[in-house]
Amino acid sequence: MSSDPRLYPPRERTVEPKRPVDFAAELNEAQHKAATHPDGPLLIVAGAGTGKTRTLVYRVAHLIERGVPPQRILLLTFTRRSAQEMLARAERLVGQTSRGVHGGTFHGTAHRLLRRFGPEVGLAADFTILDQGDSEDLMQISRAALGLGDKTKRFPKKETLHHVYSRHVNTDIPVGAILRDEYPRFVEFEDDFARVFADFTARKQDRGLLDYDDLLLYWALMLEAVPAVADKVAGLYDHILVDEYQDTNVLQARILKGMCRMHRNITVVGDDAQSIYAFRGATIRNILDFPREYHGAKTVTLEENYRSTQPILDATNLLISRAEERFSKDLYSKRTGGEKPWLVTAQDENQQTRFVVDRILELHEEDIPLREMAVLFRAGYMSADLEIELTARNIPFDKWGGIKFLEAAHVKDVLAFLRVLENPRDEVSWYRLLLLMPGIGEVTARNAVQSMADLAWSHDSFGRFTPPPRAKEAHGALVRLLADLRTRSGGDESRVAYEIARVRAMYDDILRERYDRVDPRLSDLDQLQTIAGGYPDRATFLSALALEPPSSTSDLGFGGESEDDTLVLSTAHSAKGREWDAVFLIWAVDGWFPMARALGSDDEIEEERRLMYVAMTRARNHLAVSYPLNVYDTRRGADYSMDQLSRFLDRGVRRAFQRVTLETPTDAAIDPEAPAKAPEVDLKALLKNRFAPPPAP
DNA sequence: TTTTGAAGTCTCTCC
DNA sequence: GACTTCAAAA
Repeated sequence: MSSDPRLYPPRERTVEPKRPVDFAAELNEAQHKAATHPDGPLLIVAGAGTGKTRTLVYRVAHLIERGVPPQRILLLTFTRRSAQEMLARAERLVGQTSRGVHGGTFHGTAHRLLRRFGPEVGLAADFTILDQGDSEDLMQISRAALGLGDKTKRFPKKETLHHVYSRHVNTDIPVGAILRDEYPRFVEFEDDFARVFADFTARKQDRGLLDYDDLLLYWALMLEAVPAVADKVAGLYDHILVDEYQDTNVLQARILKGMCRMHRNITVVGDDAQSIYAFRGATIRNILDFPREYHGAKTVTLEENYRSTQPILDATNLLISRAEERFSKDLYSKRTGGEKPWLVTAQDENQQTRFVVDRILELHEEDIPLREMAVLFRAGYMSADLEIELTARNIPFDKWGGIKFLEAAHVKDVLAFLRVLENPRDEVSWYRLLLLMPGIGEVTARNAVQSMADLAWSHDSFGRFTPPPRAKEAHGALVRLLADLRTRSGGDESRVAYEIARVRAMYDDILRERYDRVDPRLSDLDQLQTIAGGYPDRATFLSALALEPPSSTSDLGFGGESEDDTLVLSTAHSAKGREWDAVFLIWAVDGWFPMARALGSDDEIEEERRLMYVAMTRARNHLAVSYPLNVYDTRRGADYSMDQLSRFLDRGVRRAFQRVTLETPTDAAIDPEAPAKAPEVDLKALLKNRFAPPPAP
């Protein structure tokens, strides 16, 4: 390992030089130590709000100032959003040079490297990416091909198969052990699991398909199995920085090991108290064992919190103090003012909603912009009532996390057309596509796919398939459409948008036939077309959709003029790494947060606790946690039931809160016989909206 | 073999 | 309440 800064020639200052960064003055002592750490492994243990991002940004700046060429720095983050944000901040420090820094998610980076080096390790050049749903569908195809489809009713369904497979790949835990641990009832099928997985794997290779796990897996394999390629890939970067290290898994740790084989210049930042992705294989061990894994690693701990007021920290410190095994940190703040966070008891969901909206407007009156406020919850569907109310009261909001859009059947349908054009061996998409066609069912679809495979997926192989009479028309139309799109160029603006338009000429009728709620679905497709217009070509578009799904409803680009001042609604997971002046955490009900299905093991409960910790530590000045006492629960026979406050807010933790109990609900809410309350109408809003475009769905 | 309608199944987090 | 699976009809 070399720590000689002269390794790199002095940087050419082609860009207007910024002021030299005064690292000592702009960072506290611990941050400074981390940012200016010389070469070699570095672990930054950074509590919530301690300036983790800031430190990482300054470290990037420092490396560049030291003369490391920006393009030889790799910054791995958890979301695309945080990569962009960090690079933008780095640019403000050291100027445009920082644009050369490579930043992105593990999966995004893997994709980029595999497009470049994949062929050298035997990967198809035109590979396409399967999202989770696609992988599950392919798993189903494998299962059926092995005759495990219907013979045994008890055989696990495709989601379970995929989950086990994915866990195995990401954690290196043997399949048998996973089954014993998570699915004891399926232990007897261990051999069948292995057979399905073998077929699944072979099928993907054959068809040029990569799922999310494969992206990481092939990256690791390039580094571990093919020395010549490994040298090239690892040789691309001299410094690797990893954000949110607590949420990486064993496979990602292997990748990092391989990427650092020549220099060991690795910086990882994380907070074990915020580890919330065990469900997808992340292990807290990566961060706990980092000092052992990388001998001589320097550890820096950031403990001063700059985000939250002390009363909020008191509450969150108490909350997390109940957790086991962690790097001990005591977060403190010099922001001693501020009031205790609120713990709000609402009588029912509706009252909780009204409280949140009223309080938001109140804070807004106090000059807190909407974009400085967020409402957080455990799962996407929990904001439904709130969304209705916000829409009714004309408060603009963005919802993060619920990536329903790309998972919607009709969107996947349209994409399937594009995907078979892109990769004619994409069995999953062919299958989906064929089943859409009138007169073609499972058997015909399987035959068609088989016959195409027999003809080595040549372009005319679908045309040469002889369909049964009733499917003749649909077959012919599809053959013509695909052939046409393959050969002819057309469309003025975007090629992809044009292709979607052509596909829709055929598909929209099918949609009307097969689905209800046609209008919103059609407008989804309009949006898809708009998004497509922004991409240069089909391959880029499809990969981007899989790797960087639009993360909020506003990213979908409807309407045009997006509101500047917009409230954020977000799942606790998607809120990670962000902060707001005021944060509302709703549905702090046991069984909702923690979710009932996460109560299976202590580990899962602990993860839920950390998740709540993440949610509450997003707040700078105002924090309100609310829960409704009575929940209208359809599962328990359409009746109101009394609910309990989340177990994480025990007696001790509650002492850090001030209690707010809302008055009893209106009679209408209790008595079904009572006449419905007249809807509250916001005349001003109505007038304002009179000529405005219709609100987003 | 495909289609259709009805019963049945779960509900999450995300690249 | 939305989507899948199952059984019966075309």
